[in-house]
Amino acid sequence: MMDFTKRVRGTRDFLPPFSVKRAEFLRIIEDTYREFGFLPWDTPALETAELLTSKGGEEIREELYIFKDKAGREIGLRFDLTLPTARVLAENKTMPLPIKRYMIGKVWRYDRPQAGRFREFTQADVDIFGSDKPVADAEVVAAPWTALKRAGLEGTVQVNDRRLLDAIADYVGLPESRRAEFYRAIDKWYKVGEDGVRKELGELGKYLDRFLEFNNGLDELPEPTEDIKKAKDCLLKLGEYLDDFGVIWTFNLFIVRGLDYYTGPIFETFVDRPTSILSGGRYDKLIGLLGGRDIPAVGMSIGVDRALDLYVDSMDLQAKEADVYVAVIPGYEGEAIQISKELRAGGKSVFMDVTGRKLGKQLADAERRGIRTVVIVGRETEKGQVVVKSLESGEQKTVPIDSMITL
RNA sequence: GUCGGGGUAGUGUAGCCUGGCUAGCACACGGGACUGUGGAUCCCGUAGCCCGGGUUCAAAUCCCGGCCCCGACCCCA
Repeated sequence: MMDFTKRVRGTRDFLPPFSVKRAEFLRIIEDTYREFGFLPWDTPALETAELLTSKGGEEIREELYIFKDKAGREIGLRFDLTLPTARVLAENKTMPLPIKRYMIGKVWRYDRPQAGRFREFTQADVDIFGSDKPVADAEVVAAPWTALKRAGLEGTVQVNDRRLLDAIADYVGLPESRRAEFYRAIDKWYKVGEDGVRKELGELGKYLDRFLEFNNGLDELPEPTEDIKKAKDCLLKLGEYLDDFGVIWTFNLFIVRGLDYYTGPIFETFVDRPTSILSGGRYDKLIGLLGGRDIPAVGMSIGVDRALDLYVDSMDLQAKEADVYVAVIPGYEGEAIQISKELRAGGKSVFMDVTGRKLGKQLADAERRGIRTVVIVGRETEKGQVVVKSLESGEQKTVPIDSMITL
């Protein structure tokens, strides 16, 4: 016997009431992005394996969904929204700059699933193309940060800069060949603390000591070299703008992020757990590497499913299925349709009963769905009236159809 | 890729160590008591031992193998 109820590993079904909250969250994000002047883009879920593997080594294939199509072409599912977008910009060489775009979509990674980590998940990106100014960095942080705040999640953005890391690495003599290893280790600071990082670093710990000389806050950061001073000034400027936007942020020398894209400021956002729900950075070289013009770019991405997985209970999201429940007495279906139509025209979302079950069942159904206002459509319609009942107070009155919208 | 913990109705669980009633309970779901008034109560109903093999008179229970889930590490563009 086949089991047709199996799901693909690491994927999820979204059902009410969770799916209602999820939709609400996505709506808040999208509205906020639009308010900041970002425009919607969409690109295919499928991309060529060539593109997907263009950054990072062969081992990156282990993290991807890649397969051959019927013609033998190697294709795969996108693992983020940045690379496909960069592909579009590399391909369309005359798009008017700057571009502020957002994209909300599913991405896939062949990771081992665990808490806050899935094989199919949703990201909500904003990116600005065509500006290398700190004000662009700040805005691209502010839009998603504000969206999270509106959803009830006030995070702290940890800010760092790749150029600062590299400038300090140059200054303290950290060999190029050991940098990836070193950065990967210090990136875990937030999670495992200094002791954990030191343990992983081993003999590289001596460089950590040198890095710690630069860890006394951004204002007091020493400037022994010109590169360090430049990176610092850039971060100070960025910080000012973040303050102007009202973003809560802090400088953190031990934020690194992935090693393949980023060339400037980098961001991770935490609420009260060591798992980032909003991250990104500046990647000025990517589009050029894909064959386009060199276009400066900076982007951020909300980990939508991760944020919901970790925080849905403390978020400020509506779970109500509709504004009004239309209960229908058998025989009055036509009237109920008309009345539902009017309610919708008045801006209400309407759940109309379609089962013809008895009234008691319909009221219980409304209750269960979290809908607190019921319009009962029955014999009163013959006098142009309906019964409007509040499930909250239990009160009800018979009113003319025209005036029901105000209730 | 490495390591741990688990799989009993839709969900959560009891039973397992110490094999043996018809596998119990709660919630949820459907129907009824109540033929036009919800949340309470009562009654009825649907529905389960992950798969395969072994031991035994007898396996949810013990043994072996497999599959799957959860979590941690690695990695996370």
